[in-house]
Parts: sequence; structure tokens; C-alpha cells
Amino acid sequence: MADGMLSLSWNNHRATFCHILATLREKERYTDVTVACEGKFYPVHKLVLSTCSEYFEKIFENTPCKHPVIVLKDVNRCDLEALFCYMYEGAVSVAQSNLGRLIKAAEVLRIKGLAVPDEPPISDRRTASSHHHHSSDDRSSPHPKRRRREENSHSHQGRSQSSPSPPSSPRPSPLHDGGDSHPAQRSRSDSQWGDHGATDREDGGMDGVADDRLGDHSTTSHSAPTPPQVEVMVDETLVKEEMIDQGDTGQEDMMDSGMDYGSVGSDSRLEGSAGGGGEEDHMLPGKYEPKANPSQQAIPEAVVEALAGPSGMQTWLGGGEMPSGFSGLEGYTGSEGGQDLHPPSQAPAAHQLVERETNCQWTGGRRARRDWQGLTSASRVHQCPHCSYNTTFIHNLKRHILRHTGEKPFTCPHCSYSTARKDLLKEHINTHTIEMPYSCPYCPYSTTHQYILQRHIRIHTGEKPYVCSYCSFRASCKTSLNSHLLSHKCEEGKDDM
DNA sequence: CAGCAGGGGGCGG
DNA sequence: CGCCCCCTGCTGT
Repeated sequence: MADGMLSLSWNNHRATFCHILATLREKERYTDVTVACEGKFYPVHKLVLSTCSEYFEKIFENTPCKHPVIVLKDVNRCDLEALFCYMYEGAVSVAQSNLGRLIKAAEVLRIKGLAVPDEPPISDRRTASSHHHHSSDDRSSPHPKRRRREENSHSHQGRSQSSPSPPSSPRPSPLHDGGDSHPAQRSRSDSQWGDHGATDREDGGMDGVADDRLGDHSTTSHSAPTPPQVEVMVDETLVKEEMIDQGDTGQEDMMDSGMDYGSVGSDSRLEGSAGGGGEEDHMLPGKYEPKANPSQQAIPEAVVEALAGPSGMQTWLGGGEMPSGFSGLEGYTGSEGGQDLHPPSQAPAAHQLVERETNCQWTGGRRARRDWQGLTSASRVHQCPHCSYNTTFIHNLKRHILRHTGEKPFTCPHCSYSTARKDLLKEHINTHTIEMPYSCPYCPYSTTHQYILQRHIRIHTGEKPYVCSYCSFRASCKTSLNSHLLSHKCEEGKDDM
């Protein structure tokens, strides 16, 4: 060693590195590839995938686009999440009963250390053997350490109690999982997103039923694991929707069955603000910071654009305009609760998968009312890929999808409030400026919100539009009626007893 | 009863 | 796309 040379060693380099990597994935920062599996999108980093799998490396080599989307078939979503955890953190906890399946998935993906022997980087060892020994040796085994990891608390503390994550997957991090929740008091939103995310997470739990598709693989002897069916598409390519003309009934099915991509939204966080959880994600109080990850928007945007196609028909991720060699997102299925996204020919069966009233908390009541008004489902042609919401106006769909993506570009200059809609921000700002644009014609009362005024005016007019269906009770506001209805419920309960 | 956030419908530019 | 409208749900007084 030359004289005067000092060896600077970062003792916690590995731990810090892994933690930051995991955090970056969690926050979907700098992700440059999206892996789609069973209807979920996982924004991850090429670097990490390439590092952990030559198979992925090869894919990226042959896919020079900026942000490819890799559609994995024959890989269970839970396994994939576990593998991501493994790749990012170097370890993952997995139920013994699921180990075989996980290893199978690792084999088809050629994950180093799990399915492929992990050769330590020789050159590195040569040059830095003195201080790397502790960090390189534990990765050289094809069998990972299997230990229980409880320190998942850094992600999603907010929802942890209501939605236990799968043991192997501290942070599934599906695309648009709910994104940036807002620290401001958002009890309702939080719970909404939280529920959403909880449902989703439960669905994705490791103790779920083993995926049959993978099960097939598991039963075969594995001399040379067959690569998974992978489809790569570039985000520059519009996801084209194909017309699914199933008549009215088909459309009804389409609408009633929810698409569940996971907590999209959520922070599911998508939270978003709606997200409930993940306050730690909130880094930009007071001003809008575009999401660092373009992919986060890429897919929904693409979907939206596709939805705007001239046909105006419900369409989905068919393969019509895929680059040659790619057949489309056949593997892009709704989660177990959602719809399989199949080419049109297979669509009808796919839409029967689920009968969730609505996966989207925001649409249910409204939708019902609209249907009463005779606006039948058949007339709504723009279908949200995340939930059962659909609308005749592409503009509305774009706005709606913001709820799933969690994007909130409009931020209040006076507080940390942010929203996806400019008009909502405008109303919110009124609460700061004490501007009361809505004045009561009957009294000096004025308020910040139009509907509040309307509600108030009913006091003067005596209008009671909310009628009890059990008795002659009428109320001027919905809340009063709801309270009243509770009394009927109580009476029913007594009668039952 | 009011305050507030935020959902969707839909019109007009 | 901006904006307005109507509405729901939750919360607090």
C-alpha cells in the first residue's frame, strides 16, 4: 500500500445500503422497471433485479427502453413479493409450507442465492477483502438464512394493526398502492384506504391458497426450471384497450366486479391521501413534489389514454398494439378479487371472478344513485382499471384515477393539505382566508362551502328532503335521518329479541 | 347543526 | 380542462 493511503471503511455500509434500497422501493423512488404479476404492479429497480438475477439482467439487456413493464406469468404474486423482499433486504421470512413454491419461483427467475449459486464478486474481494468479509460471505450460499423478521415497522405503521402484512412481504409495494398519505387529519380517508389496503394485503397473504399455476410447476421435477412466461412492454407504448362487447350483461359484470390492483391507492396508502398510512412518506409539507417515479403514473395514464380510444367502448389491456413478440398483458390479472385481464376472447370468463360490490370506496353510493336515475351501466363506457367505477366522461375517469394513484399536485400554501383537485383546494383555502363566499339570504350567516349553505338554508325554508322510510319522520339533513334510522334499527333489534 | 374533506356528474370553453 | 354543482361521510360543538 502506498504510503499515506488510508482505508476508509463504512461500517454500516451494507445495512444502510439495504435499508435505503428498501426504502427507495417503498417510496417508489427511482424505480425504472415495473413488474406486473397477477394484476399487481411492482415498481422496482433494474439495478437490484439485475444484481440478483442474471435472468432479469438479460431481459433488461434485450429491452433497452427506459421503463419496461415485465409481466410475469406462472409466478405467484406472494412469492414475487417475497422475492423482492429477499432481493432488496437480503432476507425474507417464508412459511415452511410455502418454501417449495417460493424456491420454484426463485428458480424460474434465477434468483441468486436462492436458485442460482451466488458467486462472490472475486475482484471485489481481492481489492477490498479486508473490510468486506463480513458483508459478502453471508450471501454466497444458495440457501438463504431463514429467520423471522419483525422489523417491518418502518413501513406502514399506520395500518399495521388492521392489516397484518404477509410475513414474507413487509411491503408489497404494488404500484399506486396508496401512495402518499397526508399527515393532516384524515381519519376518514385513512380508514378508507386502510381498509382497502387491508383487504388487499390479506388477499395477498402468504397463507393464501397456493397458486395452481405454480403448483403445476412444483409437481414437476426440476432439472432445468423453465423460465417464467414473461412479457415486456415499454411504457411508451400505449396500453391498448380492446373492445369487450358482451352486451349489457357483460358490461354489468364488468362494472360490478371490481378491479383490485391492490392498494392502489393507497398508501393504499394510497393512501393517500387518501392514504392512510405511511406518514413517514410525507416529505413535502407545503408544496407539491412530483412523484419521483414516473412509472407510478405511467400505467394508469396509459390505461386512461387507451380508454379514450375512439371506440368509446370498454376496453382493456389487450395486445393489439404491442410490439411484435409481445402478446399483451395476459398475465396482468386482477388480484384474486379482481378480474383477469385477458384478451377479449377470454374476457367473459374473467369478469365472473368476483362479485365485490365495489372495490372502490368512493364510488358505491353515488353509483347506486346514478343507476336510480336511469343512467344505466351500459351508458358508461370508461371503466376504471382499479375499481368498478366507470363514467361517460374520460375527464372524470382521469380525475377518479388520481384517487388511486394518490397523486395530489395541489397543495395548500397555508398548511400541509394537498389534494388532487384544484377546485377542492380552492374551497380548502377558503377555510384559511376566512373568506365566506356563500352567504345565507335569510340571515347573516355565511360559510366557506356551498353545500353547507344549502344545508343551512333548509333551516329557514323548513325543507326536509330526507324522509324516513319507516315512519313519517323527515329531516333537513342526512345526518339527522341517519340518526333517526338508528332508532328504527334498535327497535328491530329489540323485536328480534 | 355546522365545518370540512372529498367523491362524482356534467357543462362550457 | 376548469369549474361548478350536488352529494356523502365524518367530526365537533
